[in-house]
Amino acid sequence: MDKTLLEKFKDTLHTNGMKCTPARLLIFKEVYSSSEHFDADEIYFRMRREKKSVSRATVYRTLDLLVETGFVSKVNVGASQVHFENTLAQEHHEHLVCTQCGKIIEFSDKVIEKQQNLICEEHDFFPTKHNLIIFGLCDKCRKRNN
Amino acid sequence: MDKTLLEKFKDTLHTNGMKCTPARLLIFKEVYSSSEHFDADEIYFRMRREKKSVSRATVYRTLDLLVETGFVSKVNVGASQVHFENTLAQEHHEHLVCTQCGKIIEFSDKVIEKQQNLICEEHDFFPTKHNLIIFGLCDKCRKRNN
DNA sequence: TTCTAAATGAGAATGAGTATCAATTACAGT
DNA sequence: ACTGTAATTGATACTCATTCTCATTTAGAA
Repeated sequence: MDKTLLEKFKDTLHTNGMKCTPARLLIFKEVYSSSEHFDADEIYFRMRREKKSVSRATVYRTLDLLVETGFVSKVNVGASQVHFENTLAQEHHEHLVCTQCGKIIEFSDKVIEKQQNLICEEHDFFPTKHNLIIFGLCDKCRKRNN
Repeated sequence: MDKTLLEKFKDTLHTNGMKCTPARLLIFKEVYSSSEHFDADEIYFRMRREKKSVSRATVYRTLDLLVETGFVSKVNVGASQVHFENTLAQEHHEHLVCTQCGKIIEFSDKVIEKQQNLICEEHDFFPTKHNLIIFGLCDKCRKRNN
């Protein structure tokens, strides 16, 4: 994980008058240790396994903090838990979710984005974020089913 | 509420070997008493107030049944509870959700639908349903904030 | 080093939804 | 109409993800 990024996180903590604690740094590193989606408990258990335990409450609290400071964003993939992803070099994207095997395909599309803006204008609506999920069957599952 | 619709529901129960019970009929009528979004507990409490109590469990079970039989559909508006709407004359639509006042604006758009299909083709993905929410501020809230 | 507000951990509490199970009931078959 | 029985119901216990509480610890300013 990038050195500067961690420094940036520390700076953010400082400038927001938040304490730079071991728990926060560990969670931050864990979150940036891969680019996959994750949920709070995944982080919690991964850290226990690696003998870097922090309490579940702290994981939840720190993830909220990371979302507020923009280092992590929430991802809606229709699951019962909240999913997250780090924002490392990630453009905004949408998801195709296979309802059979759970596979998630990311995509982004200019035409849709543009059309959304048009629609918002029509409704005098100022968009701040959006969320598009398409559920269905991936190629493999479709073939498997015939 | 339309007489024929209730009959259609009764038929559906019959043809699926399900019993036509007072609880089911009451819930059905409640669900079709307005065209607004609702969640399970709203129905439960509305029915209590109207002295047409059924148990919470039955409300949940019957809503599932109504979703399965197509009389009701689930609506994702980013809430923590599952939201529903009856399918009376409703075309599929998406939502603009005001994060300040909670106002929900419905819209549908051919361009977006078409583009989604293109994207699915590109990914060899067979779409079954989709869900688009745009969060932001409605005209009133934007003006209120200056 | 000391002080204090912020952060943490452990576990209780919450909220939405599901499961359990004994009691009730719709309705098919007589 | 009456009976038998499987489906349904209601009450309530339970689950799961998340949030809250609060006593204890600690980062970091003074």
